[in-house]
Amino acid sequence: MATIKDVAKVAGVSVATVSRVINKSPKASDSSIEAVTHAMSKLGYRPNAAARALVSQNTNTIGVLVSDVSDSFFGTLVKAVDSVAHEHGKHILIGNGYHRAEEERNAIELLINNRCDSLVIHSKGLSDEELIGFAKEVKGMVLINRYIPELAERCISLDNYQGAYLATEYLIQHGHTKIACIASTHKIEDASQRIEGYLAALRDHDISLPNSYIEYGEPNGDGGELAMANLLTKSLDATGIVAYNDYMAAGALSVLDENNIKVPEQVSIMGFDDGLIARYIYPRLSTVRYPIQIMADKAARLALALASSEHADNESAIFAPTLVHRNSVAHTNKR
Amino acid sequence: MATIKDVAKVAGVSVATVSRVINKSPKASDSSIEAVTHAMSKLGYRPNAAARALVSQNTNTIGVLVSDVSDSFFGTLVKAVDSVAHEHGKHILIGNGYHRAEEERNAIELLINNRCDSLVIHSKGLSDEELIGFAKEVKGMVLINRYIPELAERCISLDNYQGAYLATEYLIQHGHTKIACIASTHKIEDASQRIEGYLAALRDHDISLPNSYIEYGEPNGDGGELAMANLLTKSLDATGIVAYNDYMAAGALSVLDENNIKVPEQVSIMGFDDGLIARYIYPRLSTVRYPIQIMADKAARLALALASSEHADNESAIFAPTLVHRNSVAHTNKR
DNA sequence: CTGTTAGCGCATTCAG
DNA sequence: CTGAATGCGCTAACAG
Repeated sequence: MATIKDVAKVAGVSVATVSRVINKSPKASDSSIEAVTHAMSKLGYRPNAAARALVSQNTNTIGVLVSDVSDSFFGTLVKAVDSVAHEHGKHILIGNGYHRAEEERNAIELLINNRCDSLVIHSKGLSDEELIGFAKEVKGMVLINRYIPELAERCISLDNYQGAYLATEYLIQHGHTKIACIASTHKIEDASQRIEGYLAALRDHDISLPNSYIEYGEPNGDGGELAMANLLTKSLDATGIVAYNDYMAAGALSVLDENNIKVPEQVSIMGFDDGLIARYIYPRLSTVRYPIQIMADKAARLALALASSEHADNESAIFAPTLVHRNSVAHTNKR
Repeated sequence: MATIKDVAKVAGVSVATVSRVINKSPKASDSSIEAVTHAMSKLGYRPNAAARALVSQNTNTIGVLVSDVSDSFFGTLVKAVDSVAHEHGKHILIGNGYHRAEEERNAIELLINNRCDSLVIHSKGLSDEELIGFAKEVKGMVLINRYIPELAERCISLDNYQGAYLATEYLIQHGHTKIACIASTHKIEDASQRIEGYLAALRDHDISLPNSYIEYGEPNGDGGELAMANLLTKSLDATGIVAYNDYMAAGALSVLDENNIKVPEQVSIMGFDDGLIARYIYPRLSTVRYPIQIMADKAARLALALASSEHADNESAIFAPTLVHRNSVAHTNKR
């Protein structure tokens, strides 16, 4: 592969001049610009990104860590960061953590080794301490979808508690009192916070329900099916269900369907995330909107600002979820 | 940020020794290993990836170009490539083309500038010529979801014609004769090939239909809605529909629902791709499976083999789509 | 087993 | 406006 030297030779100038025209330096004569341009295309010259990064101490790269790019939630996140990067003439480097601490650590280290200017990190596997360590190392690192008090101004998170509270209250407002909760078995704050929100809404409306109204499963379709089946087995007579996320709601829906239980006529159900599938499920799923795109955009800008040591005052770090009304919730006639 | 020199100084050894322990060279004494390891962690040393790449002329990176990571189809593709990369101790660099030629070109150039060993390219915007040019430049480049005769052994593609043929024939086998086609307006081979497949199946079964049975739209939910509405307007009395992809099918479904037309009782519909939403749509969508994961896996391995100049005989470059039976197709009672 | 040294490809002084 | 020279951080001979 041709190097800058080859180009210089062919163009009959020095490497310095070639470098100048590559970087559009104003001090380059038209004649040399032409000679160099011609030589470059003749040789099929490609500036070596590694060499440039090495000498300029700057990669123009934003690093992003997600759990799994193939999940559309993260796809949306990545795209939002990419947009911001693009806007700033930068590009992104993506790391996948696959929900495993070890992988997350490796991915973050990869991003750091590649000298990303800024980092947008979605980590659920690493401890607060470890993350704080990384944050100390990289000024431009921000956490998304996680809140660590010590890193408060570098966290962009969602009020999960509030989201579950809203969903539950929405059901209550539709006359439901026997409201089950399909929760996630994952040991992350989101899971517990959403349960807290559910319980708080119940409490605030003087509804008291036994623990058996909470059923756990993996946060995906299968987990939702299993949880719903278990709920049915207990014959709790629940008329409303608050699911951990849309996938679990979808799973629950299919079990309900198999059992000839009509939604929303007999049972109402709320999802969480307002992901892609929410609008395709039948009935169209009423859910809680997780504004991941806006959050990712904000995170990327914050990371950039932090990296360039601007004073980035991050005010609204904790985003508020909102209700999305569709067709899976109706007034109950039972009492 | 600490460099290898700093580590050497602190550990009281030479940079060569530090390099040896970093790269786990066998010729390094236990004592120096310990000293260096200690110094590294004390300084929080991070090997500079750019410097390594520069000197070793190797980035251990597979470049991937997709249209849009946030689309789960591409998410699946990327994940498959990432798995292969991981398996080989490599990682991936992702470029987004967003369906625009200019962006695709920039992204590929970025990947080349970053000296990716291998490239898995999904391009619909660039001309054959341009792609051939890039291929000449990069030995380890393979195209996915596209077939260019001159690059035959470096293309991993799907037989779109066959897919549409199967879908159409499937409907015919269910007694349908008035079969409409919801096609894509995008000017890519997939679009025309699928129409060809549809027409061929009709022809082979002695069914002749006017052109008005083909309606075009953007290949997404909205496009599907529009196309379906147009089809209805023409009162063609079609009992079967072959859609360009699952999203268009979903859009069509919602229009059908709005018009109180039951699927599959009154109208049967086939999707294409078997993407995430296919199993969530109501009724669950019968569709054509696009084995993108397997194809991407194959593409990544081929790219790797090509890059290391192994003789990679790529036999089954053109993959065959298969039918996925779900609930959106039924026998027709109309004749 | 270890240290010295020469580049990898490029941007950037500093003289001219 | 241009060229020669220096070094970014690291690996890989090479000589000890």
